[in-house]
Amino acid sequence: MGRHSCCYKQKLRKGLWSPEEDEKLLNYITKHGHGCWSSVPKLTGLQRCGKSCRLRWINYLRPDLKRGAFSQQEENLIIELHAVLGNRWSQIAAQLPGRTDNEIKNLWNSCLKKKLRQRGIDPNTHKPLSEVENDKDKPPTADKNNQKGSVGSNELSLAAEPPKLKPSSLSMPADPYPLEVSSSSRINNSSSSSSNLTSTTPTQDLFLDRFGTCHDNSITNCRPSDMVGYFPFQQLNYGANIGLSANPNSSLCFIPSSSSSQVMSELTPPVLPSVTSSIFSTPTYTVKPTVSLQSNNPSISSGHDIDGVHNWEASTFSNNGSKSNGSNNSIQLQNSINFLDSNTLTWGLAESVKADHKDNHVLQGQGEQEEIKWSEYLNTPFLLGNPVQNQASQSIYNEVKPETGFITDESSTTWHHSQAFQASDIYTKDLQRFSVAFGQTL
DNA sequence: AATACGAGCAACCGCGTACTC
DNA sequence: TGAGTACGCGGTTGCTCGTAT
Repeated sequence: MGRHSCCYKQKLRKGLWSPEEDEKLLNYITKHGHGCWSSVPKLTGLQRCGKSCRLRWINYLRPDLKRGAFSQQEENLIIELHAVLGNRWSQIAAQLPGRTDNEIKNLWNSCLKKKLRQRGIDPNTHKPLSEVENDKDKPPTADKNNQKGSVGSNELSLAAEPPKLKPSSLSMPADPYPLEVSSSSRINNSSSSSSNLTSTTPTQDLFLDRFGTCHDNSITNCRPSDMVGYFPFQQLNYGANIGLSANPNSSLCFIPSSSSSQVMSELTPPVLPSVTSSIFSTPTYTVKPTVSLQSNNPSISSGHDIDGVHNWEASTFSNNGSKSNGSNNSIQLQNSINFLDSNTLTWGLAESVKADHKDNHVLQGQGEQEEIKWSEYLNTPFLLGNPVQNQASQSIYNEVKPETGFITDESSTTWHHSQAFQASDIYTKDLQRFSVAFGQTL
């Protein structure tokens, strides 16, 4: 394990960046992209280490950054995501386009923790403080591996915390499911995508692996936040929306990772920390992926409306900037249900991608798009699916993000009902508990 | 007006891991 | 295969600014 070589270099400036430095860095990256960060200081003439340049760009200079205070919706989302992801700030940030992990981390440490405590909620476990106090009295049974040094308390309990998103490290037996989950070919294979995904014992990881997709090699300068879709966890709503009218729409997410195809996606309502494990332990589902994501940036272009809701399509770019076209270069956002907020979807498109791919607006050929069919999924008892499910979901979603376009057309995901009921039962209990705890919005 | 204190934020540090040779 | 390198992440530090005393 090496240390960033630039850390050892002398005569490097530290501390706050001057406007001149900012300008140099901004100009350079705008023109050339950052390329290798370690060479950026030399090329720009900055007396900074590459690491510092990178940080400055990511946290401050990136043009897609959203400025200003966090909205209530954003705060709620952060809390919800934290309940599921723990202190994985980058993954949380990936769900909030325009926000950086650092920003979110700061917000959490300075504000949100406090707010939660004021409401009697333990910010570490997201359980009522009284419950946490009780737990403290019990002998410790928590997985120590889940605790990361002194800050482990910030991590969720084992049950709450999804395992590290490393397919290779799954404790699962060999994947019995037809869908290829290797990082390089998980989704990009059109043939595999055309077949149903069937799972009998998916872990959360497997859910994540199956439904989210951002491939490491597809975009070179791609931060997680560069290619990500929204992931509204209405089910874990700390506000007034708690209820079993779980929004099936909200359960799928995709959190592409920067380097290892870590993919986050959720296929279900049960994202409540304390129930995720149990719920993910058994359900069977079938998915026919068919989702398109579109936006107004080079890789995610705005698409047509369906039923009055904006449709989105995702594009994929290869390393050299060319648009991925089909089977070999993977599809970034396919297989991801889309609940992208059309207004806030200012993907942190990698600068070079932005610069280099003005011509690339739509991804692969239409025929190669994978599709997720969700209607069956929406109609499962687990999700309280029914003909008005879409309506309900939409309304729930609108409460949170009125401007959001969300579609779940042509779905065909199925859960095995008994398992879904089982999960639903657990889910209901936890929702009751959470409803008490979070009776009002923060 | 001066000082103390706390909150918020930007940046740094150290570690883990992917990548390259 | 192992060492070196680069990147990304999360925790921590320290500075700035606003407010209270």
